[in-house]
Amino acid sequence: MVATTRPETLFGDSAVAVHPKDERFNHLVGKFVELPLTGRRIPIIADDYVDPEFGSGCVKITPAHDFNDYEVGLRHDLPKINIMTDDATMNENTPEQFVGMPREEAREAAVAAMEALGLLDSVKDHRMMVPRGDRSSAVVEPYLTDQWYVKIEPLAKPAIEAVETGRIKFVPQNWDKTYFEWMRNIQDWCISRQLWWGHRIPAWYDDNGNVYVGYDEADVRTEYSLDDSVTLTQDEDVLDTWFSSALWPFSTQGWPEKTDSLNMFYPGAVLVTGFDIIFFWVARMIMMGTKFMDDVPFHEVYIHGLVKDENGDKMSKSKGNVLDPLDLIDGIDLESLVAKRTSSMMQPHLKKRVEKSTRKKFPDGIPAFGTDAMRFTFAALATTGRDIRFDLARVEGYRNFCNKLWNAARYVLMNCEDKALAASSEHQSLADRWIQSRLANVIDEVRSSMESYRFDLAAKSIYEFIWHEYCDWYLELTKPILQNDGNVDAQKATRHTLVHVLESVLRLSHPVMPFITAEIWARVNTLTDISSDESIMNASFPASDDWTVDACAETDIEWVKHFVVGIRNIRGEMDVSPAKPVPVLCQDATKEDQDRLQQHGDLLTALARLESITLLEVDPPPAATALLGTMKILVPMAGIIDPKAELARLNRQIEKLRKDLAQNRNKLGNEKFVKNAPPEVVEKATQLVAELAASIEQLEAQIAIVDSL
RNA sequence: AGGCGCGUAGCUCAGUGGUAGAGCACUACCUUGACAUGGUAGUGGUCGGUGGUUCGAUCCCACCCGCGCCUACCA
Repeated sequence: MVATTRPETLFGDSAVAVHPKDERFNHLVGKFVELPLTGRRIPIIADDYVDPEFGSGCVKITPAHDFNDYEVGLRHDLPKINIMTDDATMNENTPEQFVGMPREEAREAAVAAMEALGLLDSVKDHRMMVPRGDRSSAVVEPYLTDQWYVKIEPLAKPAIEAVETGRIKFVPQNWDKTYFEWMRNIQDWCISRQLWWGHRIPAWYDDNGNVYVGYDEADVRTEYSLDDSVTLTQDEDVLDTWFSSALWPFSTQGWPEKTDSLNMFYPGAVLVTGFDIIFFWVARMIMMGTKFMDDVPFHEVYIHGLVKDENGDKMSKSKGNVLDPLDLIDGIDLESLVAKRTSSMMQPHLKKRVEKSTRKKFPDGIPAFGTDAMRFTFAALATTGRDIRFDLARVEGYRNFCNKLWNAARYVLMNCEDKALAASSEHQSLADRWIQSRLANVIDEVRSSMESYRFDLAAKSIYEFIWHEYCDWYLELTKPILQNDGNVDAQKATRHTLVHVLESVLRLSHPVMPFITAEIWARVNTLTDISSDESIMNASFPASDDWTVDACAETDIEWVKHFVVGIRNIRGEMDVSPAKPVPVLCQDATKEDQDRLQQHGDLLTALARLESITLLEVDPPPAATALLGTMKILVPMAGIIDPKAELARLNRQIEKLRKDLAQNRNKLGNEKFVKNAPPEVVEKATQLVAELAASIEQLEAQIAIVDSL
């Protein structure tokens, strides 16, 4: 007894197989059974392929119509009996009454015929996956045909070695596993495709079925001395698209001629592609390259993620969830978007659903974000992950960033065009030295991120520097210098720094945001003394060596920032109007604090909007407090601050500090930690405990004062 | 079935063996002379679960749960 999901294939059966160790049946191996309805005798064979636990433990073998059975057939030298025509109807190898039946009909008829003979045991439901054609959804039947194959092993071996030896590197490196997995289990490559377009396979047949391969028919006739009396027909099939594509790295450069451009552009440096293409194209380019050019086609393969929609689904026309980059750049109204998404669908019945989800997701269509914002978004999203979930909110955020850069440039131009700039770095302010130091840092970051293909990190560094250092702090720090009738030398130096840092950061950002940087650079560049190029495209990428790292300036500015943030914090939380200048008292200032107060008082006054700064030598009045190291920054309450609110704020802060303190004390209390941890880590914890304890003490003292009111 | 990968703030994602980060969203206040596509401040997380290694794990290891992709197959 055998089981089958395709009864009609029994006409093509050429054996019944059992497992070699199956004691129920192994005495029958080598004997024959009669195949019903056909009168043929077929052998009982033993093969490991059979799962003795499944069904009856006996499997009918149909080599011409099943992939596994085909393999079994090869092992046992069984005949391959084709029972179907090209149209999947039964052919003359089936009993007369079945010939010409479509396979579905033949299936029912075969079952009925078996039943009539009393040979049907039972019919059971069985769930299984059935392969279907992509476009027609028709069930695909395995069917023997003659097709062309490429013997792959001799090609695969050197291609595997190219990656093993590091002549080709994947980035991220992990993808080499995917490559190896596929290449080491590779099977001969069927290159025949039954399509009406493509490169026809260059094989010709004569009337006797002899095959001739050549460049074209004339070549074949010459090569094989066939005169016009021999009719030649070219193979109907075309080459697999990846076969032609695999030749791309050199065929595009004039190969097989040894052209200059082939010499120059082969091998290439890097191939950029998606991981879904590793098998299709990357592997095949490597195989073809090592075969025909005797060298790898490229040295690095940068694999990026695939853009998915907001639900994490792959974008596809048939699903109607595609976003056209042009629509992000130029914007599109809802009706046009709906029309666009539903027009070229392969499955029209999904139209309504696509329309509905589009109207829901984009009720106002898509606003115009511009090319730079879109490019910046893709750079920022190019992480090492394999999915890129596209999120319009990100594009909007980076559109705003473009706007920020534009406005910063306006400020610089407004302050520097038609005004005197210093020619050198003399008279530079603390802020000037600081921003240049930070610029050196961001240039290093961006360069190393780019070199390792971490475009997300590069974008992040650029964003962080431009917005949160250059705009938030540096531009603000230049205002007190530029806007007061101050030192003319200092103003000239500041303008010099404003312009040159901007010019440099434009070049740094240009690969990601080409248009806005080019536009601004065209004007900013005329103010510099560095470059005379007409286009930013020809300017060199910034080098950090061109800028001075100034650790002192960095710590001084950190101090200034903490001071200012401390005051803003009090303002924000105590509801003090930003417009109201506040007096500030400084208690327990160290010598260094005092020096800095002296030197940078103007900056503090401007940025924190202070009425006055007073060094306190007597007991402080009730005040709101911020800590800067050991120094207390006090804003007297008198009329502007609510004691209750300040108490709540102090308690919140102190609670946080206490938690940290407990954690670190705990650590230091652990002998093993002190013994095993690196000394610098222990040292850091010790220092932290001291600082936290001191801060808590100071805040407690403040609480006591405020509480006593 | 095999291979690869993912799970971190409401959302989209960085990140590190040593006190958890960004953008967006959210809350409060602010049209101050580059910018309201903005500014200032703030809220928000037992880093999927359980064990193990370690002085210490979000990170390393094992197992589990959930999700995804690729390849092969399913008498």
